Amino acid sequence: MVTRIGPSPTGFIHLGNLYNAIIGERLAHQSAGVFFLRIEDTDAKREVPGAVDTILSSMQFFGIEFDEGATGSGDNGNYQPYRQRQRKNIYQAIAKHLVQKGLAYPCFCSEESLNQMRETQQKQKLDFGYYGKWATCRNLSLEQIEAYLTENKSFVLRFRSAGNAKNSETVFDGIRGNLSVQQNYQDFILLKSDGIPTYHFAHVVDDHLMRTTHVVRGEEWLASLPMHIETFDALGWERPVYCHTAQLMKQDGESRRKLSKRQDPELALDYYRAEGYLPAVVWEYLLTVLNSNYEEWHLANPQKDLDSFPFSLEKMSTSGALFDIVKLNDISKEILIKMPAEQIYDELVSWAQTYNKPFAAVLNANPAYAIKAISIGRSGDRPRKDIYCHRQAAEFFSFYYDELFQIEDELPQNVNETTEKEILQRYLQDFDIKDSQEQWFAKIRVLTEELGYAPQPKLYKKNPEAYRGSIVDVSNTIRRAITGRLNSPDLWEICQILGNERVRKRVLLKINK
RNA sequence: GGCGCGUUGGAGAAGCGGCUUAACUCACCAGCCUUUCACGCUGGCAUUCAUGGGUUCGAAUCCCAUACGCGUCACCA
Repeated sequence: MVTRIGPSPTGFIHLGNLYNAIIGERLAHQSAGVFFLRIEDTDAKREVPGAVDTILSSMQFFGIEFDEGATGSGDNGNYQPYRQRQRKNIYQAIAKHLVQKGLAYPCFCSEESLNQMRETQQKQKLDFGYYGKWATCRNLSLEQIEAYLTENKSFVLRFRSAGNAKNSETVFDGIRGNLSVQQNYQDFILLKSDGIPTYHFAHVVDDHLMRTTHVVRGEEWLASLPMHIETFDALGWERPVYCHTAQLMKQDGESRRKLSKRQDPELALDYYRAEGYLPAVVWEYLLTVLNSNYEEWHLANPQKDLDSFPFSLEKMSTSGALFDIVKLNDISKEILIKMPAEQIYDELVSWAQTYNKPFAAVLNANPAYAIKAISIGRSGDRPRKDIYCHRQAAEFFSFYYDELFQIEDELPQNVNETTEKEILQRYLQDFDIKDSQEQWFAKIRVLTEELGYAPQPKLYKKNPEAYRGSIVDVSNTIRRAITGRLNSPDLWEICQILGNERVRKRVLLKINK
């Protein structure tokens, strides 16, 4: 199979781009085919400088590898160039051929007259567009055309459609199966007045010339499919297999809608880089959405690489999936927990260097300390799955550093500020950094009972009247004083890492507050 | 408004006419484990597949209609 992606260099590259890229990449490379990158820059107005680099670096970041196409240093492959504006002559040559065959004609209609036409059509509840009697330039005589041309009037080149709205045909879609498609009857634009093709024409020409076998694109293109197939047929070219993917959606109150650039930061691929998600996480999440049997396969083959999963078009859903960041986070936790602490440290540092400088500084100041801190609770059969992205990890590990430490959570249920002081005073009094974990905890248990708290949560649950609270409240009060939170890895280990002085300082701080 | 696509639990979904008392994963809830929070384990979570008809001995699965959602109708892609 030969597949491709054709992003526009608008500076914004999103999840949908990656989504389709993964499909194309899998399809091509699973079949020992070719996957290439074409830059669809036919709309110069929307082009943003440096956007091609953004596309390249995003795709590279997510491990999408192209066999041919645009690269940072020119184009690479058999069907160059891969940037549409540079292919102007090719489109024009094909267009000329269509004109000669009577399948295309120049149209001199002005923007105003087209707008007027649309208004009338709307009023009369007719189909919009340039067709039938509305296609006023369709039957211009050669003399008229010549006259306009000598006047230097600007024009576009339109396709002369032979289709009829009443006819429809069945087209096979790689994802959706047989589709019933209404025939195209619109004389749509092939070449814009600047001589650059529209998407519709560029797609047909390029994908034919570049030997694309499978066109993977979003379902928003379904509506223009009739134009594309009519163009392929008119040119006598073989149609590719179209694969129209479903859109990623987002729950918005009662209804769901397409992910939107303005409202949903998670649409942008940059978001995942900035948040510090590993590329493999996004890949894997997208794969679960694309082929939901991936999860089962992964469970059955935990040691196998993503690439050996047999991806299939037939397994793809035709309805738009809701984007689920919670699920993505879960996948991320699973991946991160399998990673050695040293590697997490490296990833964290390289992320923090651009996205969280203060954290990078603190990390770099003492790598051994950071790795020890990261390591707590990660070993053994039942490791903690605390972190899912670098941004969150930076927050999670912040209490190990005095310059970042702060109290975040409220006091536990059965503790007020007075009892907090009581607990902490007793804790500090008994605290000895040299205590073993057992000794350390035995002291907490004694303290708990002396202050009228239940030494076991069960006891308190059974008889809440008899106690002020349970050991849960006591240990969480201590935990909060030292880590700022009610949820942390093992407290004793944390104390060992922080050291006697800092533990005492933090506890004292709460006592004297 | 025309045309097209879609509709299985809170989410992703499996299912493709009898093996389904609708799989699996996430979420949620409960219990257990645990000094705590987590992690882990066990169990619960759709008598029902948008609704209404029909075909059939038998339907989530096939057909028709309705409803709802989404997309599209640019010299944007």
